[in-house]
Amino acid sequence: MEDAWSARWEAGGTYRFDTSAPKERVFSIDTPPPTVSGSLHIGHVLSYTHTDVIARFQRMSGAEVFYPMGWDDNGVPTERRVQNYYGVRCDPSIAYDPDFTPPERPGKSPLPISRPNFVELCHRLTAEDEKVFEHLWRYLGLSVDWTMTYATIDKSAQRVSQLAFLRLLESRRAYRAEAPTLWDVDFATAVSQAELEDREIPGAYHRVRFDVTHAEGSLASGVEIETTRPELIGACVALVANPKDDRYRPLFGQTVTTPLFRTEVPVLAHPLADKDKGSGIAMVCTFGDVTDVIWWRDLHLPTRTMIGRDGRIEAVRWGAPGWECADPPAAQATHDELAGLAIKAARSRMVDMLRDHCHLIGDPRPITHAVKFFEKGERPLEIVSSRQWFIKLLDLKPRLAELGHELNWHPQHMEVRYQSWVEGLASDWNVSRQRFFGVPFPVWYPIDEHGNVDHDHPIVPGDDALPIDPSTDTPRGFTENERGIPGGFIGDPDVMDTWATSSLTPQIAGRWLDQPELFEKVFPMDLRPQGQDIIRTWLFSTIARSELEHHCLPWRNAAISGFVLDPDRKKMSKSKGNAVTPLPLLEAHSADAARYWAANGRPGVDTAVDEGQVRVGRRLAIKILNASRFVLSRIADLTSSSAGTFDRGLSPGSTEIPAAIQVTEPLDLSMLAGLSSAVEEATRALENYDYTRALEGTEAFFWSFCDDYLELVKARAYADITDPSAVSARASLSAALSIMLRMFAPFLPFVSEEVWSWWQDGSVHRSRWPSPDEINLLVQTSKVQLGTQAPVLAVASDVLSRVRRAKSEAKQSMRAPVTRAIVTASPDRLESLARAHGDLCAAGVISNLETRPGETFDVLVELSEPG
RNA sequence: GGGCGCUUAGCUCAGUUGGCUAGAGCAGCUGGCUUACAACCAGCAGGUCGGGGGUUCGAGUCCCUCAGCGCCCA
Repeated sequence: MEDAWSARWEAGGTYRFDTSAPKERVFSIDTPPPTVSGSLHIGHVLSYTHTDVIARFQRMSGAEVFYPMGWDDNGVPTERRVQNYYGVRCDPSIAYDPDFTPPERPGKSPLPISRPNFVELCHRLTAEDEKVFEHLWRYLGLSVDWTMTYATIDKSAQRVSQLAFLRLLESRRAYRAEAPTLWDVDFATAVSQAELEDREIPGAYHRVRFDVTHAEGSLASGVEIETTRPELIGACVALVANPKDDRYRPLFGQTVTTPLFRTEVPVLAHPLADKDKGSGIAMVCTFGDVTDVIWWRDLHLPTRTMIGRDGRIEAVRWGAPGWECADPPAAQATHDELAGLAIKAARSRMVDMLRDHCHLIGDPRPITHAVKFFEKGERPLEIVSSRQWFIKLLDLKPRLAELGHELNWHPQHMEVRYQSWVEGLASDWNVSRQRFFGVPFPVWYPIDEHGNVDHDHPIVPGDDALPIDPSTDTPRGFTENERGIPGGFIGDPDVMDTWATSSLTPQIAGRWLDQPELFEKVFPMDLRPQGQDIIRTWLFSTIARSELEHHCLPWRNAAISGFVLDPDRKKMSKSKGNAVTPLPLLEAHSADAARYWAANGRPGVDTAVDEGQVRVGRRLAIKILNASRFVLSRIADLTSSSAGTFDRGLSPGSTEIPAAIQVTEPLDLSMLAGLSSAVEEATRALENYDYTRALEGTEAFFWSFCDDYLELVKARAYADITDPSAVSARASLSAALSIMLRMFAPFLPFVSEEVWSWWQDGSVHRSRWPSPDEINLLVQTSKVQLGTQAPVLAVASDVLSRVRRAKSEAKQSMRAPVTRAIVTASPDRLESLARAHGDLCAAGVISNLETRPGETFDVLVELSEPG
């Protein structure tokens, strides 16, 4: 069923966005582009189904839905996958080989290849991965317009990213600066604040004594600090203590001398120094952690960096400017012991040397402390000084907070995550990455006649030349053979952070540059659906970019989905090996069944994979097929044209119900009254993005429709069409089926379309979402207030249920005749019951139904003797 | 350390501004081939609403407090 209907929807353009629709009717969705090189997992089914339900509801409600699909393929995950898959490694110094073919299988050591060859492999592999994702999306029945697909690395996305960047450069929002940079030594790239995570790891406090340079009077001759990073003593530029700390107050303004290196550094006061941490006085190094950066900046300290980008201690010349000390040869000798060593080795060598020179007090004291990691990394981040591109954001914090407040969050409480992130912003956004598969910065730098690169006067291309790759394209006024030589130019080697590109998905998907008239229609978008884990990255950066470029929110609503948990309610992840692959589950139980499970996961709530729920969904779908088959067999003698009038969305002209089709029976009116409330409730819920409530209400109504109404109406449904009560039954069944199919359509698109196709023209997914008006129109000829009939079905069902219980307890068939039933109930209820007398007797096979007014509801059932 | 969310039947969860005897599905148990459906139907049973305190005529719901779980931020 999935493949057949997917093909028909595609052929029929069912979900095609109509670009001629007026802006007021457009509902636009900023779809999360999945990382195609990541694994498919069941979480995708969960969150993408949620969005699709909303999209389908909006489409049926008359909106023209802009629902594109994107692929996020640039960045580290793809590079890693290509490296492992083909067994290659990118080496930018190698020249392009046009005849390159990757090895059949990865060799023992990675094969170095040129950057263009590497990028080609990235494209080749992501193209394969995209197919797998697209197949799943189509199988799942996402109502995406597949003509509106984009990839975050495609030419159009590059053009958007590069132009947006150039505009920021022009307005001085983007700047390039030599600054302390969070650095992952394994990935060999800068990392932004948003990509950090804290991890508790073991470390040790080393108590180290510094000498006071000019000890006099009552001042102690030495001061002891505690540090977890003794290997950085050479990079120490100051000691800091809290200004309120009386122990160290006398030292403020004095200088101390670092052990072994004998460098004179000041003792300063800063409120961030914690009296209770270690000895209460800390060593400031350039740079050991992010607090060092703050101290360095606030206290205007000099820079003495000694960790290289490879994570090893760099060689330095002690005694040279910036490296002054009391005894340069001795300092040099100490440093030479460390130079070239990796952090851990350097640390233990340093500890030995400190101990040898009696600067280490006691043994290192093991502790566990929080250390910053790149979220994808395996070793603690280092902070190196390097030249990077930044986007200035810190001055926008109040405005960004305000925008977050203007956004409608679903659920609302997710906003605090955004706000606390904005409040905590401590640095501008570092957007450059020293990687290969990403959008290049569209700038070159001139090289002066001495061969020095002039970073302060970048050369930029014209807007119409974009996208460009500065490593292969030549700036205007230069020729390619001037690349890299004095008097020539050099391209910026970096690529943009993946979030720097994906923060522009509204502009990319909406074709900001290629189709400005389309963009005008879809932007700002209506909905951003996304995971809670990327609020501080994707959601935040998209708002920031929209503010910088358009000075408004990029969307009106953000729907934040929860995590998917494994059946034991543990968070699902590849590394734990508990990830569930979606396709087999879908194939086993049907896409509708999987969607049913997904739609039962409420907005923002973590949801466990529950095969039982999937099976319930399958049962519901089958029930819909069966009940529809029954209804259609009963209404066959209504003319097909009359039946069609129940869907006014398909034939907008038919605002009148043919006189021949009249709903007159109280039971039918009562069922329609219930249906009317169900429609109202589902509509309200879906308008508020509460798809789960809408599904629950629809499902509950449908189930009681099957259990009670269908049984009660059966006799009249089989009666001859010449009887008005039989017409009433058929008209009601027909209307109810039409409406319920449309209510299920956003959730179970395949089964509802299948049934729809048996008796209606066109797609149910382009039909009109039902409204109470539709039901009012149907019953208006009966001249009865629907509300007054509401209790009839409820009372009849209650009595029928008691009759069934009696039969069940007597272990008799439901067809067993009831010789006499006596109902005790309030006069009101008895009055309602009287109006369903015939239906109830027929359904319960009751030959004699008596009623008695009374306080408490009761039904006395007399069965004939079995046998 | 600060914040957000959760805690209701064996399991998964509803329960709206406080208001009928706290609901549903699944699992369980007992029956039934009934002219849409045995891939089904009917019925039954199952709860001290995490603990404690308070407000109220009335608290699963509001307030305080404690505990456990999950997440976010530092």
